[in-house]
Amino acid sequence: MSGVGIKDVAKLSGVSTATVSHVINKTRYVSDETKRRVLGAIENVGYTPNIHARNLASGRSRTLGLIISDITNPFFPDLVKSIQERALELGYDVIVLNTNYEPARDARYVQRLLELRVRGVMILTTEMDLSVIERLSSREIAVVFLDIGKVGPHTSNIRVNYEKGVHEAVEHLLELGHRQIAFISGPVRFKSAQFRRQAFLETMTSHRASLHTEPLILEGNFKLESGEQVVREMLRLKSRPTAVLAANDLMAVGALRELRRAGLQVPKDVSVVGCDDISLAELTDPRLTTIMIPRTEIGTAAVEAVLRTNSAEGREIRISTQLLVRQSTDAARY
Amino acid sequence: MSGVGIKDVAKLSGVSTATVSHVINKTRYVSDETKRRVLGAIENVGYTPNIHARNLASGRSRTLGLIISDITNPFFPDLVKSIQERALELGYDVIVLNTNYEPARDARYVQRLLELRVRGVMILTTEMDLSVIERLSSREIAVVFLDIGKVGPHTSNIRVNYEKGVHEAVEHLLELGHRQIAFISGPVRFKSAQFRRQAFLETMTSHRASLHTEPLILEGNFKLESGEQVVREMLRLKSRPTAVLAANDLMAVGALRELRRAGLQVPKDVSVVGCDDISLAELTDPRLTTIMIPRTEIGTAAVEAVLRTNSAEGREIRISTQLLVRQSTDAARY
DNA sequence: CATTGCTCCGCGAACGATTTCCCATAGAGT
DNA sequence: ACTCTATGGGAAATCGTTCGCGGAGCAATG
Repeated sequence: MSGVGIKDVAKLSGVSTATVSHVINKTRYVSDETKRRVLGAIENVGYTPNIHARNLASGRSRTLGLIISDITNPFFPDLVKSIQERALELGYDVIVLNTNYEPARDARYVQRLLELRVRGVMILTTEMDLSVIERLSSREIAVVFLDIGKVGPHTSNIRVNYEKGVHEAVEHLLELGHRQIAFISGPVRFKSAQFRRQAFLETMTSHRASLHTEPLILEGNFKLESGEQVVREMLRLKSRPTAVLAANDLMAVGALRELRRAGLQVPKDVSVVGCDDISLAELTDPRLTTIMIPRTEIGTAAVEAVLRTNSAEGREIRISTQLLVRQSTDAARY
Repeated sequence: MSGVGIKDVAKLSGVSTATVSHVINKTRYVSDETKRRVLGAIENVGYTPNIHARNLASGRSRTLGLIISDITNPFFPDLVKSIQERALELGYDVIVLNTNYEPARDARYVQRLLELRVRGVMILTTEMDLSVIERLSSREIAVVFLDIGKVGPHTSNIRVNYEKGVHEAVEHLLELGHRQIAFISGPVRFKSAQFRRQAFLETMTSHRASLHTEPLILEGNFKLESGEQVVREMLRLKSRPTAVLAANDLMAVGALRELRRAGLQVPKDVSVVGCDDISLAELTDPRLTTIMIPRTEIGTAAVEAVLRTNSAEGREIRISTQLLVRQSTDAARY
């Protein structure tokens, strides 16, 4: 198609194709003089290496697969961005695939990635048919998960340490005098929802002494509306919590809205804490106090992990979280 | 690497590799019986075609390039999503590249896409060094732009028809009794900003009769803060506009906040209209009236255009916009 | 002078498909 | 009986690289 290949370069610079290849890839010593000539010829004929031929011949590829559930979910763009950034730095291309929360797509996508002979796959979605993974690791392709937990041959896992952030959040609320804290959980079928809920429960029990009651847990579905709905229920309770900790920012924003709608002021009457630190969290009024999940760091770690996970055993990478105090939390009011 | 190739399939099913290839690609008639055997064998040995070999041999590729400025910009995720969706339906993969507003990256990215022998490239960023495009079209690679306007051999353009939406917005405001409408423009160096501004000016002049004054145009930079800043200036004017039309939603949201901060109520005291219809526009209080740009449609159109733009001359595709009336506009108050 | 060790580079066989010819068989038309 | 056309399928060239082997030239060593 493009017509010009390594052969043309070789001919023009009076060397063999092998030498040209080696100059391009710096894969063995070539005298400066020759190198110059080759580089010149490349420039001259407007040569562009053919990646497909390269991959075919070398058996490797410099492409990574990235499977996420939905780029439209505000959690992902940052993640995708940092992943691409890091991958590009390391000379890799990334193919991004949205499952759109339809597990049925997994199989097709994986097949596709297999055909592309990707070097590794990052699976950053909460639900994934584990049998599909089989196909990858049986072909010795590195896999990195986020919060799924499975670690084994060719598969690593990034484990977000929610405990720290949640702990900080609860402490923060306790210091502000809150004694009744409600937790809005995500659907328990998600690992990440479980982790967050668990972290909350543990922190609460460790503070049992200073608390009035059993921890209150309400279940949402990670969407904004469910935050509203859950808060509506909560407000019907006889003894209302004075603080709400939501498992993600979207639900926290929903809580914010519903509280305002009910005539309550945040943070004067009720304090609200979110989780994720999506950009929306800074745009609310009041600005949302939230547990930040370092997405950029996760992205970088994911790329590095997938490239490091060769034939060896996978490993578990831990990423910490941190409370970001903004304006939606204040002293409890009695 | 993966070990099993077309040869194994051929052997197992007792036919030649040619036939296997033809079965897979449906590229010539094969008897049902043979087809069955081949398909069975493929299943049996767990064969996965090697895309690189395929591309090398056929000279084509089923990959598209997508260059955007920043996936983190709320305008893009929907676009990327619909592009990937459509591309996948048509059997293409997409490589997404963020320029991060650094034009310096363009050259590297284009080189990369060239090496990948992509079938076409969609450039959905506002700034792009046109010389870089040269390299693509000189290699006969289809290019599709968004709002850049250049159409030529191998390059098409998607032109968003801002006029319609802007027209509707202005009419809407006029009907509500507004006679002083301010426009918050984007930086004029962006084509898309120019188009929007132009559309505003034209609509306003066509209504000159019913208006008190010359149209007021303020310049922002498309970011939220600039919306706030510009409104702050605006409020110092002796004769304050009663309505604001912003060139994008982010600035409109900024306007919303600044107005509230100044003690003005939207829409009672001032009406605000945005442009884009990003998801944030539905989360504001009041929900933002805005000019919707059909991003999903643009994505689909982009993919189809880039695939249709072969050796022929490119074409211009027009996409319309539409006013979405929500809660941030109301009758003018005197 | 033979041997060894560098440095520098060419030859040609893969890599795993696609694709262009070409061949065989069978039924139909004359 | 003979040529034609359709139908079904094979052999081998080809795509543009990578890479293992091997080899030539030359200086240093013993």
